[in-house]
Amino acid sequence: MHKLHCKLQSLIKEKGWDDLTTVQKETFTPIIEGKNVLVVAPTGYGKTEAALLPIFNIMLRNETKPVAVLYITPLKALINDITLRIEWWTSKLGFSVSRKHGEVPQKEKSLRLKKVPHILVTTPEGLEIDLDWASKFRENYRNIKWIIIDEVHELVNSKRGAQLSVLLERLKDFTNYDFQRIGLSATIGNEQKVANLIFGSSNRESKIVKVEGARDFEVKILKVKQKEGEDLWGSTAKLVNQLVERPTLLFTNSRFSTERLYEELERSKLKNIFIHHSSISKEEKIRVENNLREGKADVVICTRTLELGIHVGDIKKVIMYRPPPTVSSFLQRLGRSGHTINRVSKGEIVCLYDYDILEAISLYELAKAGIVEPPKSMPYMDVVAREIIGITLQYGEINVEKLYNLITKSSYYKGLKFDKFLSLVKYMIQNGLLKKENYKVKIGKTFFKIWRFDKDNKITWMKDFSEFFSFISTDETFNLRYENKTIGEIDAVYVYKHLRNNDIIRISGKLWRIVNIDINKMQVNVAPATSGNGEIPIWKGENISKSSLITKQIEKVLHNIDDYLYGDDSLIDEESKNALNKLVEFYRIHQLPLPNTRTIYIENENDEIVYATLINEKIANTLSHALLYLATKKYSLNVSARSSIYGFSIKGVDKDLLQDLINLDEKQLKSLLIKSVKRSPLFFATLKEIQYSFGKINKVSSEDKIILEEALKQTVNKYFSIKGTMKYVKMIKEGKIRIININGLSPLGKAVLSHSPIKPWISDLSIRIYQALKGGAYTVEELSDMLGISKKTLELRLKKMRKPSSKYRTCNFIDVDTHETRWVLMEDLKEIAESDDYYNSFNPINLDESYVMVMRAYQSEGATESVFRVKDLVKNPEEFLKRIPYDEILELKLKDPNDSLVASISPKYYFVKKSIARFLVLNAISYIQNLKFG
DNA sequence: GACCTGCTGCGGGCTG
Repeated sequence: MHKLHCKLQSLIKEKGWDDLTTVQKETFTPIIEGKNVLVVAPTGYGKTEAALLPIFNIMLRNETKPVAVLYITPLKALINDITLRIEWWTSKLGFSVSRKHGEVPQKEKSLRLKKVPHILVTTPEGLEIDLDWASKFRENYRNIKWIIIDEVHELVNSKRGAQLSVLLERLKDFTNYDFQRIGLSATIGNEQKVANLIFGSSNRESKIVKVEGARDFEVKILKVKQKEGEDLWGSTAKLVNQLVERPTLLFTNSRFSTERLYEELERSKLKNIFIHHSSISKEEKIRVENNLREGKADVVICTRTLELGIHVGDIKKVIMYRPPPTVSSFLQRLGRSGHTINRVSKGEIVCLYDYDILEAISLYELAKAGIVEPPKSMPYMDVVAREIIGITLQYGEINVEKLYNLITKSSYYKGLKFDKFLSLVKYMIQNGLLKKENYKVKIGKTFFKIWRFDKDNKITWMKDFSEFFSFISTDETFNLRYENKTIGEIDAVYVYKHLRNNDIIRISGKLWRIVNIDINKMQVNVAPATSGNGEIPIWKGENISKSSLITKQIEKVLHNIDDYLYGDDSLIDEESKNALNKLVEFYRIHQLPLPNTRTIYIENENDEIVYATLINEKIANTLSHALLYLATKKYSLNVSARSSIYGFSIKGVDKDLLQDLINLDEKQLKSLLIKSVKRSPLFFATLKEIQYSFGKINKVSSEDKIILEEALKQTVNKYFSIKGTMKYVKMIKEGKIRIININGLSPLGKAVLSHSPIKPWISDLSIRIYQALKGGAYTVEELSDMLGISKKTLELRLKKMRKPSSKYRTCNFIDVDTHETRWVLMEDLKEIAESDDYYNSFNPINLDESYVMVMRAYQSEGATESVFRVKDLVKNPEEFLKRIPYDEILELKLKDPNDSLVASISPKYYFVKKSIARFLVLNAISYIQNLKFG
């Protein structure tokens, strides 16, 4: 080992450290030797110092010009934390450090120009700003010798990771120096891939330093026992109460559970309980963190916010309320306790349902075996587009080959073809985001249209200039409006997935009925409702997806279930054993194989067909969307579907639609899967998120191929699996996956039903009109307002929808009170006509009159006239029907041989179906009589 | 009952 500089040795003594940690020792030499190093170890193993000590060692022996070290970390809170930690060293070594993020006061930020720091701590976005925009400070970057990337596992899977990788290549080109790259990561699968992603085009030798430590932990899995007269929350709180050893971190998977558990625990004898999640104010979060560090907290109930980064002091125990969604998250949460290296992490998983126990055991086994989710990278094209802009901002003008060379140095974009890159640049020029001048590109006008410096009078699509530097999209929300007042906000994806007209929701204790959803104005109009079980739309539409490792592991756990039930290890408690015993018993009694990935159970419950099996969540999601697509296309719009790692389901059709999927050939299947993804709100949301990066301001049309293709790729990558689903269906076809019909509901089927259903979201105009009209009668003006579509377009479409060939047929009547034409769905006309709302429009005043009904047949030459008494029409509808010889009437109107006025004022109805003709005739009479006598 | 993350630089001119 290289010798530690004497100054560092004495500082280590001053710190009170006996020795360096294993990570610090193992990292020292490779860094001194100039290698790129990826350090993999749990939080709290001293990774920051592991990277910095050897760098200080070199800095002390050589003259170093600032900025020598760039320290990148994904969180502002971490920047603050780490800057203080580094300052302890630098102040004593004669170096300086400064930090830069959005909340650092302007005064502090501007200091770095006067006194350039040796070490700069910032975010990927901070580096983006400096390279693109900070023309003066940027010059100091030319001296950079080391880059440390902290929390690499957090970055690599996202657009931020792709962005950073391009930034590093830009920096390398700018400095003209192959600086040393050091990555610090929590436990992650496939370290080599992670290393490749961050080392990029560097020619240095590289080394991965991995410290196992994560495997020394104690885990106990417990199931909540629900006591009589107590709800699950109360029982959970009681159990948690028994488990707490101060200080305890109690992790949950939702902000809602955090609040709910707090409420329950507050009633217990526990004192000093705190809450920590993203909706808690910044000040409060800092207060909680301080209490935790100072040992003043008994329990902190938190979401993932406390999984990442910051130092929280000595934690005695970690309790996870319901299993976390990934092994990586499980390890991170667990690693929050027993920090000081030699102490073992202690954790407990509190389960609510039998499948929670299976997930918990699986997480434990995977973690013990050292199997963790691998990184997942993809070449996001919106990142490329923005980096092109960034580079152009940096240089003012630049030629396309140079741009291409810079970007494809990044490991994320190695495979990007020049053709594709060129068509992207052309498209950006076409949208005015770039302009071409003498074989070079410059910034175009559209850039300043989208990312604005002036903060006032912004149109909704305009963005603040600062947003240009970040790829974290703020969630879109719908305003909830009643009588021109905004009464709340709902996450857009939640609206797309779950809310439809006439649904009842509950906000701040009141019930509201959805009147309509205006996606152009991003408004949900509501009216007070008096009854119904309102759902509470508080959570974000995004769901946390479960690792596919868990699915496969559950299969293994079930295979060896007896070891868990009868073995003597103390992993799971008695209550859990009972629950698992019951689960297993169901299958044994019915002589069915235990749940596995090769058997699908088809089950039935309340008009819902459940396909229960152990399945990759993305495949389940793809299948459920495909079923929704088929169902809405062939049968009904009133359907919903669910998906999870326990299977999928469809409600509202009594056909086995999976069979329809299986019967398709490969090409048909693929095209159907793509169509169903494209119709999902997730695709829609992705489209909206990325379109501005390409300079597209208006609605994306079929000509914007680049955006459409990219949105599809990103949506699939995140939520679906086309290839996986193709393979899955093929396996069913080949009999490699068995299908078994069972009566009733299996435990697995119950698990499927415990996930909330999604409803189809339709962008097709006719279907949207259908959804808007459903249950009501509206004028073209009202509909135009509701849907944000021009009156002319709307009227044309409404007329077209009257025809028998239309799937969702409409018709119109005259509102006798206002003399306006109102449109309704043909299927709703009866109900509307019989309702009190339009009483005057369908109830003639004088029953003693007689009229002649004039009809022309649809699609034939026929025409008929028929005399009738109003009284007969009202009293004897059956008889009246017999007077209509056509199933479909092309034109329907009234006349009176004794009064020519009638023919001239009679409304005319087109494309009338026989079954509803009576109501329209009633409407015509009501209108005529209203004019005559009214 | 469904998570989390980030976000203008520079320098001129004014006030007390």
